[in-house]
Amino acid sequence: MPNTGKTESVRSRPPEARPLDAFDRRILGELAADAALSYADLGSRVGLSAPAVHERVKRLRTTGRIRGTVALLDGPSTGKPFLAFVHVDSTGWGKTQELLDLAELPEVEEIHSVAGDTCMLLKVRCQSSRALEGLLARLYAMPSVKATRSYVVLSTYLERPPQAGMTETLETEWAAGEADDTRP
Amino acid sequence: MPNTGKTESVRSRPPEARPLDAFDRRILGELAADAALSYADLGSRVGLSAPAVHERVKRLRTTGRIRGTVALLDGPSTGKPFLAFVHVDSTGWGKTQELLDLAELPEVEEIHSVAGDTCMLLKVRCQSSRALEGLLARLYAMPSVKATRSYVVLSTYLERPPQAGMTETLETEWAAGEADDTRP
DNA sequence: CTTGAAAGCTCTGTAAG
DNA sequence: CTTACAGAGCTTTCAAG
Repeated sequence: MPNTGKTESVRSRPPEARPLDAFDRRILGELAADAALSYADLGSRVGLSAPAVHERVKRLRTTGRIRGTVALLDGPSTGKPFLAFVHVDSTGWGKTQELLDLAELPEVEEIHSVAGDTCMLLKVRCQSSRALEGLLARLYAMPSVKATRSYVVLSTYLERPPQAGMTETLETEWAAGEADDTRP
Repeated sequence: MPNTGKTESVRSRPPEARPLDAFDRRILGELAADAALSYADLGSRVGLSAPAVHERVKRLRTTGRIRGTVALLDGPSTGKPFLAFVHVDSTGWGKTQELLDLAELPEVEEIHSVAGDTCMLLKVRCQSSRALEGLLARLYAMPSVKATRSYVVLSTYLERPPQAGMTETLETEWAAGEADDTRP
């Protein structure tokens, strides 16, 4: 996790999006799994030298492919054992700004607009059901909010950041099983 | 993001869960926002010396509070622009093992069991709608799966890892506004 | 892209207050 | 907890092939 050296003046917006090759994808995959890797180790894993891999990682950062490196916190043990997904139905379509203001709350981790029988989808991690109640109160205070449906998480079996990789499991699987797909 | 020094043989399971104080919380908050911080910088931010903060971070790692440090990848630009939440209704309650096997797929990022009008909630990020089709096909191949509802994400306005911090915004807010809560 | 080498910063541990 | 010192390691950069 720690930093080293002195070149750390990156963190910009994507200047141009050049296509990434196989090396870049492998680098992204390794770094997405563990960012606390030395460039020497990373290079040996992807089959490149340390200077080369360093150059690529620097470019991946400046081009925005890598948005940052963060520490993964264990939710339950850090005082926020209460996880919930909240579906929000709202009237009108322009009053979403109010919802976006919820991003200020540290308890709100995700805000998406979705297609389906609801408009917005929120992911909230907080300390207690009382905090969720507070969020709902804030939601219903918005005139455009018509209804909400909350899905309180009972158990989390898997939760991980986006997996980078060349493994297109689902697409290939589906294509392969298309011929002999027999549903019981 | 690179590593340094030599002490990197951590990554165990929580031996004991000691309560974390204000310093620990501030450290977790900083590291959750940016894990590529030097211990010197981190110490100055939380008001501790470098050796002290290093000792605390090491303890937070071994106790499982910090599960790891990963690179945040920009989903859309890394070839997986298709994000969806899938609700799964299943009959019976013991056949969830089949669903847990989905964790093998890199496209599946989250698996929760929830309370509400559905049993399981999946978060899936893949390359195309075809890949989502593949997942649904695999779901419906399970005898216990009764129905699914998919919520395809149109726009993501916020998506970030768990925020550690002392800011209990929602609870305090709700408690404060309880007296003069007037809904329009 | 590679190897090799020099320089710099950080980490890591030890010691003492 | 703090400051201070010293050893080790990795990064970072430059050179040349």
